[in-house]
Amino acid sequence: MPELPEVEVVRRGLERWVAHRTVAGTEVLHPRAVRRHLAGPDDFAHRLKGRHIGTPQRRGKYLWLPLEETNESVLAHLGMSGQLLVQPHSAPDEKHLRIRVRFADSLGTELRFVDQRTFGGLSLHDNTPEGLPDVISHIARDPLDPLFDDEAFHQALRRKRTTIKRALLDQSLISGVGNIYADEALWRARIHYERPTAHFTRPVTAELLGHVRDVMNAALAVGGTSFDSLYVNVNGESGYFDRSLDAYGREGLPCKRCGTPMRRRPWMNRSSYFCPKCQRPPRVSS
DNA sequence: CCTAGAACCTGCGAGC
DNA sequence: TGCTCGCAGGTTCTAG
Repeated sequence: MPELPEVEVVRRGLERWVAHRTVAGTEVLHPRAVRRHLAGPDDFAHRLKGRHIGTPQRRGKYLWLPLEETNESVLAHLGMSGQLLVQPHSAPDEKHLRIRVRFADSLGTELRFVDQRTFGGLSLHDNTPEGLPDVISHIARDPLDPLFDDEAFHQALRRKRTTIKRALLDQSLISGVGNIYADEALWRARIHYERPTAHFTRPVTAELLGHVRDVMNAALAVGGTSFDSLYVNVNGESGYFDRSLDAYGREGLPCKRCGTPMRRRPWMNRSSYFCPKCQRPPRVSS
């Protein structure tokens, strides 16, 4: 499932293979893949034609392709199963191919958006003065952004009446963290996922942020995570960071620190993995 | 305003 | 063999 490191790998692939090319034509094969483009599939395709792609950008799990002629960008979100593939024209269509973008050059490749579960999609938006697509102005900077404000994040935690994993997944507080890296960072920090944030101290917040950054950088270093072959990078190569996971998916397996069997708990229509010894639950449980 | 939880989707694997 | 059901989960919307 693409979180920040996987999306960054895709962004780098797009920078290598798609930037500075000119759109010849766009084919929308499933309207849901452009549902965020309110004017519809035909408008999306029409407005992309003839446009020049700039340098791909990313914030959290969102990435976008600035268009060089105007102050607009093609926004992309991979959802849970989305892939952006650069394929030869001759490659057979993927089963879940949703959008195809052809270019006005002789490189012989095209950009494809493939998405089984259709939670992701592409859309075209005006940019804010900061160069951000306007519809994601509510998304916070991510922890690998040099301008991420650690102190502001800490104060937000203190202000909220919520629990730490909810806060880590709140993209308006900190972006790019998903279920997998949240569990990994909390395990490294020895913090239970239901611990209230209101009484976090600066050192605790700082240590947790350090672990979030460490686990993301480690994933980036090996090109992202892949669990079920749904996620592949822009050239279709799977990552392999999953072999390094310490918490996620390890129910019943010994904690890599203390040997206690790891547990899985249903949480928010998904799962939380944790070590019951290293990550003690808060006294007052919701 | 704030927080909790459901809905959106499809494929896969377990269990009957 | 073939069916049902739980599970995967990022984001947005709604309910309280």
